[in-house]
Amino acid sequence: MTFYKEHSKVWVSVDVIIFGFDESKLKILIGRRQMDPGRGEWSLYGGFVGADESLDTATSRVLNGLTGLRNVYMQQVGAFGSVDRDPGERVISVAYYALINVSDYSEKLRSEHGLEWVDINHVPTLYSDHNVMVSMALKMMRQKIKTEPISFRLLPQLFTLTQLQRLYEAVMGEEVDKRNFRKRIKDMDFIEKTELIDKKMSKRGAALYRFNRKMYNDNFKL
Amino acid sequence: MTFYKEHSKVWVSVDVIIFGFDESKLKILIGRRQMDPGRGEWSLYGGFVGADESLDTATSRVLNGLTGLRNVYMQQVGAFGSVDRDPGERVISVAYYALINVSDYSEKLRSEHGLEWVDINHVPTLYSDHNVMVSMALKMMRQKIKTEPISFRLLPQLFTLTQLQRLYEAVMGEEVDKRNFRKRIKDMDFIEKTELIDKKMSKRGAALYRFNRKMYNDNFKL
DNA sequence: TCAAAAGTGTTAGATTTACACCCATGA
DNA sequence: TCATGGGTGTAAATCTAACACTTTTGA
Repeated sequence: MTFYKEHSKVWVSVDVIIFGFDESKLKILIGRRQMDPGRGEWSLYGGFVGADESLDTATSRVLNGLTGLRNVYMQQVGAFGSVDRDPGERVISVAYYALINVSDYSEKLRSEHGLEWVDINHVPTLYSDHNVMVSMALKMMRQKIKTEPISFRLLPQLFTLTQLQRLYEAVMGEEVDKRNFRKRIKDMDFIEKTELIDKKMSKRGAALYRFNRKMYNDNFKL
Repeated sequence: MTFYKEHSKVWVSVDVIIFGFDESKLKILIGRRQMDPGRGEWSLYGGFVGADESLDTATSRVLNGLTGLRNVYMQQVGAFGSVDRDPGERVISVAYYALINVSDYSEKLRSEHGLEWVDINHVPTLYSDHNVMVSMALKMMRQKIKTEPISFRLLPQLFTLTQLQRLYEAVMGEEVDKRNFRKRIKDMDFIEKTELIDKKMSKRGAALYRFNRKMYNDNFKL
């Protein structure tokens, strides 16, 4: 295939914005860069794309190595290709965001990798163009959450309506009216009330809800 | 930089979905592939990303080579990286869409490159994953046109409200009510009526409008 | 004179927003 | 008993959608 040979190859990496939700706050996982250039700077977690893996596969691999989780929800944010975005070599990077349930993620693994959860509203300066990736990811997630039930990726299987509302508010960055919010949820038949009561957050107790994926797929997915 | 060296490099290309609007139809530019593999198949136009150019620069270069135009409106669609998406070698491609005013594009250049305008609703089977790129591009453009004034990239500087409506309908793939549409346009102060009358389309003549970019940037852009 | 496209308002329905009080319980 | 979070409905305002006739003029 001599045609291809005339052109130059580049390194391609993936960088992942891992979102989690905890105590009413939307957070992302970042760590101190372990390698030069930029050693010690805050950075997204990433990895190079191997010759025999797709971009999605590479991202899954990176996520799995980091969290031990599989089938994590993820969406591509876009490709970042400024010539000098990486101070070392020419590297084109494809950003993804991923949503995980914080309690599925072992604290042990987190600290082994030297990762920290930081509030999306207080992300420090990150390596290279990673701050741009983060803000694009957030923008896309906001868009997505309006039309698809992705909240459930960030919550435990059972959750209260208050938790769901706090999550929505954290993603959108604005408060919403409790009654209007609950009215909207009532119209979504794929969010099911269970008989269970959560007593952790209040003395009275709050009904626990669950996302019925099958109902959603059968009746609501377009 | 030994660190990078452990990993493999890949070819990266850009592929462009060039949208144009003509005779009430939204179209894209495609051509017969001139090279193996896939010689003769319908394909998007693209090019490899050079060592010293960003993804945006590469796309601009490709667009300029094809149309002679500069400062063309373009947006990234995303990165496509299946291992076997290109039957020849491993190539990761970043898709962009671009909007051009058909009358700015010389027929001569078009035919020299062997390109054809095809109706977005009748795109033939394209090389590799190009059909997926096209449908993602359309989806993104639909989203964009709702919140940003990109229609003007597809229209001549002066246009009638009927043209603007036909364009909107072609992009959205559905008809809209004429009176409601015109009501909405009236609220957009950056779409200015001129004193000029177009007589090409009707005996009575239709008022020509113009997009006031400065007004938009100053007062409407967020 | 008539065909063809331009232009123009009103009303009903749907959606969205604002808003305040009682309930249950554990400490 | 009281502080805390859970739970509930209504009315006004805004936005969206439906709808039909008159105007101009070149052929």
